[in-house]
Amino acid sequence: MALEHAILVSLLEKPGSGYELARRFERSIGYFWTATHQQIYRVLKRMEGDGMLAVREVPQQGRPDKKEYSVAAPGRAALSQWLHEPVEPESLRHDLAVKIRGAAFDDPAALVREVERHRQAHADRLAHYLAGQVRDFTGPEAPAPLDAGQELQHVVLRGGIAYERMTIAWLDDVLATLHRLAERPPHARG
Amino acid sequence: MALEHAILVSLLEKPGSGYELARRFERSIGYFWTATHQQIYRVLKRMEGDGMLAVREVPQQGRPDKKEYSVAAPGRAALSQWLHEPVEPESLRHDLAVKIRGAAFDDPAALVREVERHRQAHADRLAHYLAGQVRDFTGPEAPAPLDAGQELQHVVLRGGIAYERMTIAWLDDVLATLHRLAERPPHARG
DNA sequence: TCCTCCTATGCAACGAGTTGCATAGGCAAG
DNA sequence: CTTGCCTATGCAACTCGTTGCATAGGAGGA
Repeated sequence: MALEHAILVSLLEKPGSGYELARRFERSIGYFWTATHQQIYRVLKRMEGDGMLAVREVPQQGRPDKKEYSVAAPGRAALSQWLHEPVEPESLRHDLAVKIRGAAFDDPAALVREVERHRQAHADRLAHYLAGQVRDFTGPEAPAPLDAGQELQHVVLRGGIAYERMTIAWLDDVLATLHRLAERPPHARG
Repeated sequence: MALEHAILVSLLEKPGSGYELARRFERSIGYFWTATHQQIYRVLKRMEGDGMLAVREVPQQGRPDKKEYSVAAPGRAALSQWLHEPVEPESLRHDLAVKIRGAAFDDPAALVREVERHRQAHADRLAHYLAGQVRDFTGPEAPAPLDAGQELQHVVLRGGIAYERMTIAWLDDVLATLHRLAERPPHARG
């Protein structure tokens, strides 16, 4: 399971509380692995019990105290072992593709709005990634030269950017197809 | 949950047994939604109990009898309703990206083989999709003109093709980055 | 003959992921 | 002063997904 490993990587990059991890999983790490706070708290507790993580109670002012987690030696070893094992190339899980095929048994034109909504969401994500790229890697505020960790974070971000661009282009293809089908004379429809 | 809906779409395209569905989920529908036979049998049973599907025992010769499922009226209504509801744009779940970021705390060069393996898997899938595209949609054996259902299947397949091409290009980027890091003098490493 | 693979269906156990809810102090807007 | 949002942690119930195993007849090769 990769949630444990994603947490190890994130805590090696910077120790933090369950709450902070949950926020990182809404951006950064979350670009390619999502998790809710409930899931994170549960796994943190288990990993602490397994000795993979160390905890430190941090009192705070004006806000609740937090438990700051960091990676212990066994956690680092577990991550290292996983890095040296092969993982399966993952498959897509794409609701929208199911809907598109399902539209053949319903009204294809009714999908246009839904597809446009998805296109907008992906365009927003792309803009967000591009801003992050300038801020952290290519802009004047970015460190230069980048260290190995930053180079690796950058190449992952480039993957996210490529994914969003590809998806937007495909959704345009989908929209063009839906419009073409809508303009067909009824006798030519499936 | 989209497995139910993927099953409805697949059974509308063509009725079949749990076993046949499982095979379709290894290709076709499975390009963008995966499921094992255990999962499929369990969901088929539940959907039958809910009245979404009709079953017919089909005796066979030289092989075990099968239960052929087809979509009943309530199933069709449930699919239609889902098609008219918005779904969330999905997020990626990418083990390999977690590994790449984790490599900063291990040996980046050790990842090269793993990335090459993934590249090969994606190249194989791409070749498979392209062959299917020629066979079913663009080649001399393909029906012409395509009906609406086939047009929609084709645009979904084009999405799969675009995804694999993008992924291969990104993995080449990853490999180039890993090689660049390996050639750095040690003092410049993170 | 034995071994393996293919069709075909299924149970049991577990781990992963989602949804809803609860607590509790501080802060800011109306 | 109440309403709602932010930080911070967590439980409970449920569904989804994976893994291992079981059954059983037929086909084909060593």
